[in-house]
Amino acid sequence: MRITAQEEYGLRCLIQLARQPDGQGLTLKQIGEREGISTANAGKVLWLLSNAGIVKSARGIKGGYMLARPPAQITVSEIISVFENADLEEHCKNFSGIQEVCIHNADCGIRPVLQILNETVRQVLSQITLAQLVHHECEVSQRLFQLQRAAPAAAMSA
Amino acid sequence: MRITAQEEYGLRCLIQLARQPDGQGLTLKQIGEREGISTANAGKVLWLLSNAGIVKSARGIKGGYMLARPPAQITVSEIISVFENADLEEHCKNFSGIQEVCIHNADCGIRPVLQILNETVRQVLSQITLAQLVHHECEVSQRLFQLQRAAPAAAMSA
DNA sequence: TGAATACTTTACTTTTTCGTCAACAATGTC
DNA sequence: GACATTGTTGACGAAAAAGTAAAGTATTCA
Repeated sequence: MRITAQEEYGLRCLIQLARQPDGQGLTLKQIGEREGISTANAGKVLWLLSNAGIVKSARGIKGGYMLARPPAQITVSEIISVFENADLEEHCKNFSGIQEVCIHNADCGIRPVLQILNETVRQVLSQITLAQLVHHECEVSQRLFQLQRAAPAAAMSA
Repeated sequence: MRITAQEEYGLRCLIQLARQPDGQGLTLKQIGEREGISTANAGKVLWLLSNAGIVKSARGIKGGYMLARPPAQITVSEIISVFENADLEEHCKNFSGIQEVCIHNADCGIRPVLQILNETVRQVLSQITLAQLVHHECEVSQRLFQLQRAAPAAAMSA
């Protein structure tokens, strides 16, 4: 169970944008510098986020990237899902081993586990917005703990 | 956010072992056949599980693998952790971009998110044992849903 | 209108992960 | 004790992910 590089960098770039004063954006170069990644790589990540409608871009000399919505309206769940292949069928196509299709295609004891896992993760991350992540670590930590305690993840109730 | 190949295959191989009658094991060849993966690959996975003390192995002509404990005493959480690098510091070492160390090493808004995520996932998966996964998919699904509803993941209470 | 800036898009290179192979070591059987 | 069987281990090759490069397109400003 791991976070991919794109997910990590995507989240970080968005936090940078969320820290900007209202109406001000950042260029790829600036984002790259602030996150310690190359401009090219930042470009790739932001392009995906742009396609997903999470950021909007402007070309030209006054161009750059801005959040498409206020940070409080962008959830971490939404961000992560931009980069992932959340489809369960897709999962079963991989992991087919040396067979053409997964040997458990018809009846799989693991699929329910993955379902619960996906639901749980989605549920937890959908409660966390970008706005909550722009502060210092200790503060973010405190707030998230509170959030988590107030609304425990009853993932499967949906 | 993804499950790695080793985690998937590890889980599947263990379910096969859990389905065996008490006291009977399976050889690598048998496990590979039943899971549609190569013997070599099964060998690698089972070796890791053996190191972790989840299965025990026997060489020679009567050899093979067996669960080291009853299936009801082996949690999915424990299995997954065999294959993953659950350390948060390790996470920060990767994702350092073009820098030597991550630019947010001292103060990172993402770390709390990962903490909560890890805790939650661990908590959910620690409630699921191998014994619950040996049945048919629909049955497994039903039981896990019940479990989840009965004990929602109040992950951060620990 | 032309030059500078900055995003866009595709192709390529590098790195990491995954899977395989082959030689080795241990166990049981005849 | 020789042989067949089975797990162990490390090295290698293939596949996927990550990151880079470069050519292209849109925008602004002089």
